[in-house]
Amino acid sequence: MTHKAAFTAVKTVKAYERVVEQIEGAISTRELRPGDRLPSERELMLTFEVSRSTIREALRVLESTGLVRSRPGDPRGPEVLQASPAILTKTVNRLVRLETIALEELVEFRIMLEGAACTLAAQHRTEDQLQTMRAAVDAMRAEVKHGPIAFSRADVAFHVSVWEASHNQLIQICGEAARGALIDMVAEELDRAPNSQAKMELSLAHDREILGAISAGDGPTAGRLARSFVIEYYGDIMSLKNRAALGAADDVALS
Amino acid sequence: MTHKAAFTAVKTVKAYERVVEQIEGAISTRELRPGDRLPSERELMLTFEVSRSTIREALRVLESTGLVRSRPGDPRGPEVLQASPAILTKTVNRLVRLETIALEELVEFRIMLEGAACTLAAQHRTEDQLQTMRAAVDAMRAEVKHGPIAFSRADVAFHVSVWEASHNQLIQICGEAARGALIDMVAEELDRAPNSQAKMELSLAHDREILGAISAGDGPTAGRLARSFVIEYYGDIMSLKNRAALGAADDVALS
DNA sequence: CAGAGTGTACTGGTCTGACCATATATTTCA
DNA sequence: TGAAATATATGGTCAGACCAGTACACTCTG
Repeated sequence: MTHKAAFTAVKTVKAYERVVEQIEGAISTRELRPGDRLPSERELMLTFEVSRSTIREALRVLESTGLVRSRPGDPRGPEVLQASPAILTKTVNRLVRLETIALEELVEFRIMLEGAACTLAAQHRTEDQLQTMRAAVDAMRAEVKHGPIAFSRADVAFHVSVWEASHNQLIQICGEAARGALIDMVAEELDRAPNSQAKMELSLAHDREILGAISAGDGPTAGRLARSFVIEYYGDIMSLKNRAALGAADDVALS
Repeated sequence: MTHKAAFTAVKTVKAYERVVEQIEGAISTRELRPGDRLPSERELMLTFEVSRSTIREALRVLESTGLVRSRPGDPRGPEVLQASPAILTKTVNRLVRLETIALEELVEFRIMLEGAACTLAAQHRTEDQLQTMRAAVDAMRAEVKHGPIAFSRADVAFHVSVWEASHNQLIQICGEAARGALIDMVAEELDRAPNSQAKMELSLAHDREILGAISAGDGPTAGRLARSFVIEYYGDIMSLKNRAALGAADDVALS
């Protein structure tokens, strides 16, 4: 070797990727803001000096990441969108469903998220959100007489209001994904042993307890209650071994 | 109106979207598994009866979501990929950068995941995994003298081994995503105040403590230690207000 | 002058067909 | 048997074309 220049690995960068990078960069530096319009595809191919196919492929990946939206016929060009966690939801959902995940892992994940959400909700909830949660619990009580399906819908609404009150979108998104996947996995078990009157009353009482702790601003208690209730709820349909492990974890192990 | 047929909203579905749906569906039903090869673009245009541009646009969005990868010249066709947290990291990253998700949310998320991972690792670790973790800590000690970059690489390796020992893929994936996004966000702050010798020694001591608790099977302690160390680590670069809130949460609130 | 209807120019979606560099598989050769 | 040359199909890119639809300006009408 006659020189010591610091060579670096070379990777072929595809044309459409460089287009994506530039537009994505302009968006992340606020050069392009939500509501702004991109030039039309035919203009873009002139400024980037590539063919329209390349421009289109770039726009497709930008669109799939939720950064822009193209509508046919709109003379104003593709629109720059407001960033939204919706795309994250989709990704997390796919991940949860795609990965081969044991039921117990999913339950652990859910326990952890539910606990954290309740803890944070106790710390961060606003008065308005407290009202919403109270209303959700009242709705649950009203739905007890309308059967398990209506009741569990109201139950979900309560949990969603708690997640919102946690002011943590990541926990909210992952929590919803975990809940959805979990319900899919245990749907048959739930069908076989649907929520009885007694079970509904129990859930209601539990949620009331949680609400009390959140209302009092007692995060640790809210979290502990939430975890133990989730464990109790899914305990029936998990193997005895897992029941034991998670049960022991109830008050301390997952703290 | 002469009939009451239940009409439903009609949306034009673009051709490439239907291609995406079908391939995505095949992947999510395990009909296509990681490592499998898709037919070549020219074959796909025959089976879907669309043009190659349409196929390519579909492949671009599948590629941008991390489901497949196309390599030029490979006669075996596009490869179906294993789901990875990388895409999650990127998405979270962008959302934080665009201020759709607050940095403190990300830190809270990380705290929760790290704590849960350590707690579960203490319960579920095998002897082999314990060995791996011990080796990782030893490697950290050895890397102290090789500077911050080498050290933090070893630090990451230790955390990865803990995540693996938790036997929970969801926590592992989300943990990696959160860590990756967080590091990207605070990279500049870290550059400004790189890990000093003292800081490295401190991290090493912390990880040793955690390893001790995991080794002893003491989940609660492992979790509590992990949470407080993460808080300590990121406390400097967070606002005072958040520091206070999370600091108070240290031993109890996030439990 | 205001509002309803009409045109029209340009947009995005799709298609066809072509060229290139490259990764793999096959064949050839030593 | 092993290495080198070749063949082949692949993905990346390009050019040019057509169509259905939207937004906007322009009518025409009252």
